[in-house]
Amino acid sequence: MAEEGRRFLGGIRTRSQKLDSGEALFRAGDEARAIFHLERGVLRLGSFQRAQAGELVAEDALFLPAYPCDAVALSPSRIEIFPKAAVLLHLSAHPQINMAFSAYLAGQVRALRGRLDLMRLNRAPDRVVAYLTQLGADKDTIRLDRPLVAVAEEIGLTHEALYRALARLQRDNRLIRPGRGLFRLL
Amino acid sequence: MAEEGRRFLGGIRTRSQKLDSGEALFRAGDEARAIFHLERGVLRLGSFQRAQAGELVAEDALFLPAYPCDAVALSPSRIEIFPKAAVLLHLSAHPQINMAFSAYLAGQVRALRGRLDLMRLNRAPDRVVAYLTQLGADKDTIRLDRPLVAVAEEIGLTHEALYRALARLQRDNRLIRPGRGLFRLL
DNA sequence: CCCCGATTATGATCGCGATCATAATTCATT
DNA sequence: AATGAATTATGATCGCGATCATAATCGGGG
Repeated sequence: MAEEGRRFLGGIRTRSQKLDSGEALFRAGDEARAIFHLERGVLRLGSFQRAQAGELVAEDALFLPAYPCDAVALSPSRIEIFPKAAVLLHLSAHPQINMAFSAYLAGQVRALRGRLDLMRLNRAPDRVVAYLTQLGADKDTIRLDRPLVAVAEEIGLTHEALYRALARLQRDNRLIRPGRGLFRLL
Repeated sequence: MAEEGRRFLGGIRTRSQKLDSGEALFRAGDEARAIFHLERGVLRLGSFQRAQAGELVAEDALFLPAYPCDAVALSPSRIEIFPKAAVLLHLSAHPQINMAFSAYLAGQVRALRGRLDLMRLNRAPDRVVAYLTQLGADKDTIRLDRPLVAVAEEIGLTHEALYRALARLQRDNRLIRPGRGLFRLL
């Protein structure tokens, strides 16, 4: 969902780092000196939050003195390190980039609110329809690049429940699957 | 969750408007000319998103030409109107306010991610503990000002399920309720 | 081409949250 | 103080998603 965050940080000198599974990127209370772009892998933030590959990690630490929670790799991961001071300097020196950063964050807020409301739907078919609607918007046919197991994880269902929901939606003539990874709502 | 958004918009001339239940604030595709602060009531955004009193509404429309979805009042509501041009001018004229706006949005993202991960917990007691942990952080005793029915709604449970989860947590000696609206995790 | 893991299923059972019913307590309003 | 609404419960039943088991198909690497 947050794959685009990195482009606002274009001109900044970075270095990369690898994390083994279980290794900590930072701990709660550590002085916040950098934000991160998760290139590969999965992190656990705090006790149950998770960050996926492609996401910007700890962007709120830009505005905090210390990291508010632990960040631990759940799988072998690679991160790009953006020193906080450089990022803040970069943003304040370039108002239009700061504005773009705000725009990025506003988009994140919007997407997350949508995802949150999705999770309030208890019945699996409803949730699937809402998810496809969010993705598809106006388009009639929706293409999913990710495997369905990943989608299931994303919307808080087991993959079994997702398969069954898709099967049921097709039985009820509410969904057509024209091909692999293709979905059309009716 | 978003009660603080308004303070970044201090110096801007606004007007207020009342909405009857069912009345539209804007429709998808309408030119985005303003963002809003929901003072009272509840709005429905799109097909299932909801905005609560105190939230900033359509802040992402600052960076979009048109509103991406409908906004309809679900109950009699009052909104404060912030003209988009004035807000953008205000932000670009005051870099430190733009930075504060980014900080606000980053905090929103963080809170929403936390809430989202909360919703992945299927068992009600787990979700309740996670919710209290999020609120309480370090404090030992957590005070909830809202009624429990509102909390239940917030975390995607029925109030019955919430009451039962609280009762069970107390039975299992994982929670103490020292008084009305007070909770202490063990 | 073959093999093996990942993906895509489907079936059976179980647990738990949703739902409906009922009631005690608290709170607001007159 | 009285009264009605909202809040805080608790019980019974039901439906559906989670879990565990099993299998077909796809896809990539040797």
